[in-house]
Amino acid sequence: MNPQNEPPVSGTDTSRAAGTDWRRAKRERTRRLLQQNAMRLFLEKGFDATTVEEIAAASGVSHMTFFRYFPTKEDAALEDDYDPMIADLIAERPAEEPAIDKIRHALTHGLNQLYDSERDVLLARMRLVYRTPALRAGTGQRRDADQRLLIAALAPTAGGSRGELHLRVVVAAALAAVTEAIRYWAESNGADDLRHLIDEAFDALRAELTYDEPADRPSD
Amino acid sequence: MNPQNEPPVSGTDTSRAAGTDWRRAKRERTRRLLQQNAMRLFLEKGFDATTVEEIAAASGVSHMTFFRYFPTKEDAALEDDYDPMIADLIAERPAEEPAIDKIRHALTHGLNQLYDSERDVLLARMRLVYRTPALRAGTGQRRDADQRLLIAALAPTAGGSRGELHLRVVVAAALAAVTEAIRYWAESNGADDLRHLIDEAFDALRAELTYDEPADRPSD
DNA sequence: TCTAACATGTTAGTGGCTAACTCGAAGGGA
DNA sequence: TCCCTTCGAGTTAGCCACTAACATGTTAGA
Repeated sequence: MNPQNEPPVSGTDTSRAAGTDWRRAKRERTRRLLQQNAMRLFLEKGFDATTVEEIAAASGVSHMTFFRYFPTKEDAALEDDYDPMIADLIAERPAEEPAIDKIRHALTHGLNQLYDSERDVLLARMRLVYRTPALRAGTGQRRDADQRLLIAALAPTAGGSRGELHLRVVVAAALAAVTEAIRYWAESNGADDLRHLIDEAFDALRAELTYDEPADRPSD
Repeated sequence: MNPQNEPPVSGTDTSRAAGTDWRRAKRERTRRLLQQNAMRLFLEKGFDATTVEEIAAASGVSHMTFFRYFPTKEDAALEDDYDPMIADLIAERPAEEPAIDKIRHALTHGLNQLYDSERDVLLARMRLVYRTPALRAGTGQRRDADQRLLIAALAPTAGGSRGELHLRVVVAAALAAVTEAIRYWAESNGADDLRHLIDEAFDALRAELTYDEPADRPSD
């Protein structure tokens, strides 16, 4: 019936996993299929106008199967797999580097590796997110998860001396800078290079806080 | 039937609004009633376990009326009226003060005026928010609104010289600091003074970014 | 071949939220 | 005083995200 469901009759072709976990391979295939169809429909008709039933039907499964792969409809538009990469990149930074620079350089580094291949799809997704209120709300939850991830990655080297609140604030501010850069990028339809905007965002933060106040800011 | 629906028969008692807008007074009364019942039920039974029907019934109206006052169930738990006050306080700061200090001092100032009277209700609300995923998501939208408000309040004095992105980043970072302070406060069940935590959060941000150490920015 | 594990489907809900329509009361002018 | 507009609120019906309970077929391993 469904041509992809056959067990590994010949076994040796593209399956990088032997024996027991061709199931996992199929799961991943189904997951990708659902996500691709979801994104395609979201971009075609808008997020709200697309029902889970449609996504499931386009993927040849029932809507229950969709929810077994994605806890909410939002997740099908928001999930990505960058997180472990970022954690690794943070661990590679020199231990004595300030936390905010660790984050900055790790992100810049990771983005450099992805930019050529994923710029367009990332831009399309972000434009969708920023034009869809329901997805904007979802990004909040993801930011919480990212924050926890970064805190966990930074805690071993930066944790002791400064307090918990300190670390949380720094991570949250760094994420805020990145988020604003991405949003700016999406709103200007990718006109600038995202990496440059992220640099600008972090520079802005530093400039604002190292500005030693007195004087007068000459108004334009 | 409903004792509050009578027209102003005697007119002169508590109604501070004359003539045509006793309707507005009634609207506000209904709104407050709904919000109070909502908060009470949320705290008693949890946000998810409380249905809009229950809130409406407890307030003596139909669920449609609830949605005429609050666009979503989340809004009944999240709405407050601090925003205009913050905008005013920002406008009162000296024009040459850096944006982030404007925000910091305006917030500290405003909080000082509310702290004695509203600390407990604010704490209860925040504890509810941080234990309810659906409400956490809602805070993202509110933060967007707050960010826009602050940008609008700051743009006249800080707008021209630096870029739009700069201002957005600074405001987002400041809101991140405040948010982390509030969350920390709620998680520790109000053990510390919130105003002190907010000061600590802003200090952490400044300390992290004024930490000089040029060193090497490793390229690759 | 028997059985446990597992992916998927079916069905029947709950509940947030919306739309179309109606009702009734307030208010203003004739 | 009567009419007529306005507006808050109710009723009803429905859509859709999401869940729970149960059934079914298929693979994995003994």
